[in-house]
Amino acid sequence: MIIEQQIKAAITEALKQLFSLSLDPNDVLLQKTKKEFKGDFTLVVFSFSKIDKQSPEQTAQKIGLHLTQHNSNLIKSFNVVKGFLNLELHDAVWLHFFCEYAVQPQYGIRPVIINLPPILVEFASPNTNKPLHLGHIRNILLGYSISKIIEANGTKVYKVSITNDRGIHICKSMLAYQLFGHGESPESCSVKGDHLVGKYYVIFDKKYKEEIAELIASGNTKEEAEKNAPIMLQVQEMLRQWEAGNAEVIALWKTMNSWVYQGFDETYKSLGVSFDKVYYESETYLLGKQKVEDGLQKEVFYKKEDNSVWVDLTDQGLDEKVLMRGDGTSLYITQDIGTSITRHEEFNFDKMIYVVGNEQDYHFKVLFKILEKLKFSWASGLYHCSYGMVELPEGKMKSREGTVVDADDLITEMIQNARQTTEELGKTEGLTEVEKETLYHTVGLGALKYFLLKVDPKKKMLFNPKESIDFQGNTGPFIQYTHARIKSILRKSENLVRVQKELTFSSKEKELIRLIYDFPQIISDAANTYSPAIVANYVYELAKEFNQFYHECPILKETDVTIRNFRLNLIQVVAHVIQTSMNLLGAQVPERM
RNA sequence: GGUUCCGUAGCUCAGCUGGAUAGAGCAACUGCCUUCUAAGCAGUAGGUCAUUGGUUCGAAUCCAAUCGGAAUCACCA
Repeated sequence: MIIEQQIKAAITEALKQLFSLSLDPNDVLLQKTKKEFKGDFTLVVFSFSKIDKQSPEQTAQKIGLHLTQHNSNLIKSFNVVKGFLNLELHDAVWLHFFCEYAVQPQYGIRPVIINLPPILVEFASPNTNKPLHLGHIRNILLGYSISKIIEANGTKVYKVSITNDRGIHICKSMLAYQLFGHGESPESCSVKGDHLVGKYYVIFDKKYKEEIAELIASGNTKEEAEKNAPIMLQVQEMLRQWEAGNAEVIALWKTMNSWVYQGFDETYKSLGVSFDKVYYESETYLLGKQKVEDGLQKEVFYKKEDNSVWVDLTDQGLDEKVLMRGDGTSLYITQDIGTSITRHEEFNFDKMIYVVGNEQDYHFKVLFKILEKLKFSWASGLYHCSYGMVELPEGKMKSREGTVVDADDLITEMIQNARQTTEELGKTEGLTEVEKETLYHTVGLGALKYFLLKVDPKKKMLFNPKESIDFQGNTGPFIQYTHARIKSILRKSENLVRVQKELTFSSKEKELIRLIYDFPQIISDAANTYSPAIVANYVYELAKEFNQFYHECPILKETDVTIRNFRLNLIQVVAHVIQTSMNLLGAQVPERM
């Protein structure tokens, strides 16, 4: 940023003097010079050559000459290829940047401005009737990483989640447990709580299907069978009992939910994520209903003959949407209205970002329009961060059909793979048992997190369970390994001395500094586009560049003390940027591996 | 059917606010460990950027149409 601003200012001045063109320096389009060409930054001059009424080459020559003459302390030389003016800076310019900015302990991270309203990021948002799967992992890692990135960009973030802990789907597990559970518990059968509850959700579905088949066999139509299956009638009755506050049902609900929460907490812990506040649908849905009633009073909404409440969004290019059933019970969207209002009251946020899959694009469009219609000024600060589904080779994951990749299983497998690879490579020497376990966890989870975060969130992604996630190439462990390599060198080196002397760079050193220079911009781009993938691709690039440098340039063996000292300083900054980037992805980096 | 999103190497993905010869990784093949960690580095091979047209000095990138795929349009969540 710093360097580009200087160049842009110089270019603006040159354009003014040469062509009497007054331009805001921020409007100057300056790009990094591609590797194949000589130079640091490139100005594309086609648009100026039109004003100049000369060929692009001639115009570029003219600007280049002017720039070098008037900014000899900044620009060393220039060259022209077609309409591209490549500017080469003095090494001293880069060295100055390095010594003044890059070596700072908080390089790239903007301090959080405390007085500004915060941003809320909602993610995870599970149902309490089944364990988490790979889709949730993508959601959770995205949400967590986006939170970190936004905060690194200078705004306070609160991570929040909504737990969908009520409704007919929750009752299904409860009923099946009541009927077939024989009082077993996570402790009695040594099963993680969320998996135990999930088991009964599956049992319900199986039983339900059996009953439907029986009813159809005895002459009912499919619709009749689905409606009148005894277990379905029972579960509907249970939901009514729940809403009526039946003590026995509530007690069972609380017990089973607490099992699930324990299970979720374990999974969150393995993933290394946490929340500032968790909301429960059972606590917010009533407020939602109340707000719908309010909207009805204000005639923002209307009632149909059957008493159901609707909103008309046809003027917005959307449809009519039902907000409350005829019997006064609430729907998914009712709860979301209530939750958003509660959150604004509590946090007075400036923006709230919902990290939710793209299958709910329509839902959020509708939700935001409704809140606008209710005249909440903060509604304009709501944003749906819509991400693509994780698909398996055979298509979408479906809980009921058992085609899901279980979160806990996958985490365990990743750690196991990390263990196996580490042992095969013989890298466990000198580590205590605890250090080994920590390393396997760091590497396994690093691979998983990087794998899921390196792709553009908006795009759907493919996961093939038969192919394990790589530890080589463009992967988390590759980046972690690069970090460990640097740390190993630094451990063996003498104490670092601040770089003072002037020196000239090798091309690899220069390339590393240029990449380090990009870091703050990367964070700000990632924050503005809600895309951890930008950080992931950047840190891969940096690690790759370091490894090339490592093979070309000796560090500890460099005999020139000035150069050795500079290289040590350089790789320390590289290690720090790698660590900071990986932390923004929610991943750790080991000291050795 | 309406709306939205997607289509880049055998596979998984970058690049997309228009810029130079379209990049990585995996898989395949070839080299490099008595030298700072080979989870690495160097190299070979692999492309009609879905198709057609338009805008432009310049299009993978913008626009239109077509083909192919996905999501959604529930008194489910």
